[in-house]
Amino acid sequence: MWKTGGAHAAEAWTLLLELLLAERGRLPAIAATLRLSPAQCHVLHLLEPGRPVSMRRIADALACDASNVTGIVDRLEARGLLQRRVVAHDRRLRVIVVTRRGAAARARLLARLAAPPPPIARLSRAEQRALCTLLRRAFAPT
Amino acid sequence: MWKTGGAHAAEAWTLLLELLLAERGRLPAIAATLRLSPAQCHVLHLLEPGRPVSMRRIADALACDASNVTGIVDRLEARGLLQRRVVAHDRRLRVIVVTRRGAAARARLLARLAAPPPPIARLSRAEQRALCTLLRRAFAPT
DNA sequence: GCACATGCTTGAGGTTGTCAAGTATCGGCA
DNA sequence: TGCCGATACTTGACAACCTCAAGCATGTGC
Repeated sequence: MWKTGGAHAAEAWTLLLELLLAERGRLPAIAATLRLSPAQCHVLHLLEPGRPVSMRRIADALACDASNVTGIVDRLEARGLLQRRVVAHDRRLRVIVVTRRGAAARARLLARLAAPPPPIARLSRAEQRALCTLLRRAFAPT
Repeated sequence: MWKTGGAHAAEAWTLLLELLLAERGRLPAIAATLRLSPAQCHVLHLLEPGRPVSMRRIADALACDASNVTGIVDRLEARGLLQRRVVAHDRRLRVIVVTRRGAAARARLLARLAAPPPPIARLSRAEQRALCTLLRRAFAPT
């Protein structure tokens, strides 16, 4: 006990893990309503409209092999949700951009993901605000 | 805005989702050190030693089809980490219990999962304690 | 006893994930 | 200039996960 982050850090993270595992089924379920797979949703989530991203960066974000991204992008491109493009300064790169249809699908996806699960929704308004503040601090660069 | 849980609930959940997606690679990585897959880890996580669980309940917890559980349990059983058993009162059921080896693997798994990711570890001790309190409240039955 | 529901398994088919190998391009260096 | 190693992506082989439909064994209600 009382190691790196202290016992409270470990307990907080463990509770968050429980939340994650309990909500594990939500992403596939939401994905299914959009006829997407979880991985495809993750890629779409990354692709802010108008902000091209290389496949290398996508593979890093998904924490998986680059060869994997090829297939996922293949299927999304076949459905007209995104496009591969080449950039002049480095012809090895394939840069990915969402199409208009892709952006619409992404917006629907984000809207459905935003609905908080019961444990969060159950908190009082003040507690929710406190949780927000804490999480913003956790992500702040310092 | 200001719908079901309030705007703060949605923002808090969105921040948590970011954390989840960012930490998405951790479970596979930890799983790999134990030569397990993420789904196998999830099953092991459920199986408190001495507490048999039916495959039906496992499928519900994983939010997936029952036929899926058959394969996952097959592989874990083949490695001696758990056992199928039948119970007298309902011979349709297959009840799963971890073996001694399975319990040891589970303990290692839980220990590695407990290490909090950077955003949580970065919080001050007081903030971590506050986060803990909030999350405990979120999971409390009311 | 019969119809129906439930728990599990099997098989087909698609997606995700790994690894190894191959192609194209870039950058540095003689 | 020309070569060499690194980098970005693709392809192919294979394992795991996941869903659906079908089938078998067992329980439950009429």
